[in-house]
Amino acid sequence: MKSLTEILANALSPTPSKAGLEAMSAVAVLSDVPMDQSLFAPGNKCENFVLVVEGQVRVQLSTRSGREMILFRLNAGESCALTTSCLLTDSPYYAEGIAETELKILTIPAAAFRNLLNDYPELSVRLLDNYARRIGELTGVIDRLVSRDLNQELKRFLIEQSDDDDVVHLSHKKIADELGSSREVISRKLKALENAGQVKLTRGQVHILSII
Amino acid sequence: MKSLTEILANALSPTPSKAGLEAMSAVAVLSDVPMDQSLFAPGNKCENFVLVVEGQVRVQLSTRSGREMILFRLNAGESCALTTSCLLTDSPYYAEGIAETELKILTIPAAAFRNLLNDYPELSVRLLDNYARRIGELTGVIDRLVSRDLNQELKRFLIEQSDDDDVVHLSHKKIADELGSSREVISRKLKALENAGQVKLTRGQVHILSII
DNA sequence: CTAGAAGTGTGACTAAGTCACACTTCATCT
DNA sequence: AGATGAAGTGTGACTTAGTCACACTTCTAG
Repeated sequence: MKSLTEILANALSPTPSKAGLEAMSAVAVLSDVPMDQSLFAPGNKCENFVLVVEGQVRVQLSTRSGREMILFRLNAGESCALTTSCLLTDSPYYAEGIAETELKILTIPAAAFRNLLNDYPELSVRLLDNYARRIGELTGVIDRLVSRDLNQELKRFLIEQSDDDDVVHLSHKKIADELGSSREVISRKLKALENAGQVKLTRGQVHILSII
Repeated sequence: MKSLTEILANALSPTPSKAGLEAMSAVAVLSDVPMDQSLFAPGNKCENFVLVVEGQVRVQLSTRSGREMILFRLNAGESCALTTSCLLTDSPYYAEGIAETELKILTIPAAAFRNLLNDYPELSVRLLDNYARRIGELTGVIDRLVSRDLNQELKRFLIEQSDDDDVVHLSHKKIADELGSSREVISRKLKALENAGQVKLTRGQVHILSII
């Protein structure tokens, strides 16, 4: 079993100073999270800095009507930009974070984290890099939303998600969530593709038949 | 006239180390930008870190059909998160930055900026704070886009923008841009409000008559 | 006083989201 | 095997927003 310091050194490259690393691991707590558990929800106060050590987290918004909009995903070694944002601006979460797999996460209490950043500014370089990527992703989401061609997006998504046998193993609802659309709309579009002979639909599966 | 170091110290609080400040001002260039000039456009490579010293910058996306979506605005003392993002991930701009007023800006060549961050990590703390805010703003934009109630947004916007005489001095097109909608849609909604007796429309102005 | 630019009005159409409800498939419990 | 509830799917009817096309109006500069 790796020590906290080792895990941190691994996750935070370029590696910060030894002193910073040790100060960090002194206040960090490693814990397990079961799949599908919510890590944070809109309105929650942000109590901890979170770093994903193992697994994947999905960060999403939802509308009253049950539509979901996925903002981005966090993978091993990544911290949640939203968490850091809420921490630093002291505002509540406005999105939801859900464990897509079992997780190992590392948490640092908000106050301790603020002190760390103060005392060891080099820690922020790594966060900055992470932010840079998220900003790009969020802008991409906005771009897709404002000039939406759902047919194109759907086709691209199906191809991207299809396995070696050209089958996509996702329910219409899941597909709708990934594209930020609604189940009915996706059902209709898929049905139209089926009628055009381009896909074959079975429960929980979309079989791609021809170039779509 | 203030020196570069003073301007920087002023813009970057909490102030970084003296050494960092001096290294920064050694490579920084101060320049003027006329109103309405584009600072960067989609596809451009990011050549410089940019800090707004005076004035305001509007950062927006546009669709083929001429619709605009404003992402956020930069004010004096703020650096452009998009610029830093593009710089750090070495990707082209995907949005446009436009001077909404005359500007004084401070630029640092990309390579020099990367070196600075490396050598003086404490500089990144201030950027981090800026990022944190942008992330919040971008998420807000997405939130508004996915659960859009344009009537509500329009009314809120009109009230917010009205002067002491309850008049909004903006063309329908400008209003549409602020709300990420299209001119025709806004024209129609305004006309509906006028028919309901809630506003009075004249060229370039919306006069709010009653509680809307 | 006139041409062009900027602003506005409106009909016709399309894409997407919402609401309501029926039907089908699957897992599992007894 | 049969019952039952949950998850997944199909579809009509409707609403909102965006797009396209084009006419009309107001303003401004020469």
